[in-house]
Amino acid sequence: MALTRSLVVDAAVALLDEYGLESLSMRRLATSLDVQPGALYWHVKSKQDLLAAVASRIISSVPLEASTRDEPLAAVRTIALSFREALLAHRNGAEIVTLAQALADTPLPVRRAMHTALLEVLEPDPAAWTAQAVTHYVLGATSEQQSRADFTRAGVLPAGDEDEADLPAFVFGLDALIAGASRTELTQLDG
Amino acid sequence: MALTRSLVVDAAVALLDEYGLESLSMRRLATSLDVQPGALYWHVKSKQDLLAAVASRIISSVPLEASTRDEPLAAVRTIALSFREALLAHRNGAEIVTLAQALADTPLPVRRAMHTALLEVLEPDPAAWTAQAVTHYVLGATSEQQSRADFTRAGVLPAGDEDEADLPAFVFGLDALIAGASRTELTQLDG
DNA sequence: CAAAGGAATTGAACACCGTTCAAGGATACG
DNA sequence: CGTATCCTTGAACGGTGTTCAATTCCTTTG
Repeated sequence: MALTRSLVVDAAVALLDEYGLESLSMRRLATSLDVQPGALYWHVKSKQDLLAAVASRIISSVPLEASTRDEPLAAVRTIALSFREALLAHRNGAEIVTLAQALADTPLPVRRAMHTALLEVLEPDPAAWTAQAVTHYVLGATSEQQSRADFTRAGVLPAGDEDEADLPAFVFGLDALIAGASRTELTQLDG
Repeated sequence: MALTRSLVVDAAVALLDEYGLESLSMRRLATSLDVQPGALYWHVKSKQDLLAAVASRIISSVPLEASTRDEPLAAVRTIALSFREALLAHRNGAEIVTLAQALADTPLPVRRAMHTALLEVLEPDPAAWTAQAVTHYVLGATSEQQSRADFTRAGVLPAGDEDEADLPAFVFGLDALIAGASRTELTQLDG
């Protein structure tokens, strides 16, 4: 079967979900595709390139346009929740996206979408800062949840509650951030 | 001169500041100490252990008790700002502390201090969640700033403004988070 | 002072890793 | 058939973290 960049990414995601990021090496990936390691480099420039493609795949399921008709703050909230969901759908998802984002020269689509929405209710600087803050918050909170999940898998931590036990804490921080960033508007709504 | 765990950490921090985290290998560290790689393992259990010690050293300068007499929300703000300052004082500081925190089974002292302060003005759950959210926010925002600094150093990004150009954005997000969390009646966004 | 014994270090190896590249095979086109 | 392009192999290069028997160093004793 003809090897393809898309197939390489597929196999990488599969390996990731089964064995985790720390076991995702180019050699193991090659083995899982019944191919020599060098062959991968025809379809992928480097391991960083591969991880960027994996990250892009992971967040590709976040709907960015659907919330356009919503009220901007609600749209940001919806995007952030979908973002988290997409990260949780794959082992070490948050870590990979954080890594890829750090090495990329362009902001995440998720962040740009939130930025755009926020420009309708905030001045340019606060809009940009809020989008940035929410992005950091989602990645940080989800990273910790997943690294704790890794520990649990390894038996270092006792098997805890189900997957969505962290949702209340996440929603609390998210709403605090959004409400705080737009406190002028919300105060108007209150009074 | 007798090698010591503390000396090993000293040398690691020095190597880190000069060449960055990705160049910090056990072999280079050994070379910088005029010692064979194996010798390090007498003083350090593993590289993870070493990085945890480095992380602990990096955040050791954050004053946690000084703000105890302040108003709790102001204390959290002060701690977060000092936390960021400590991370910025060393190259890849935020990345290292993030890594160490993810692998540790105990929360960061910084987070515990904020939690304690918040218990005076918030219910237990919101207090814990806010401390967690602020910690994630500081680490995420500072990580991005430092990874951008790494790019600039490498010439990938144009040499930008000075070190504190990111302070306004950081303070905005921090204050938004604290203000939003401390006004729980404002946090019910959806409706 | 000498011997003993624990503390610390060496030197070599093991099993990996990402990446490169000449050489060869496969495949499609003229 | 020949040729040119795409793709893969096989092998190597220079690294990495880590382990461990053997050896040295240093201190505490007899």
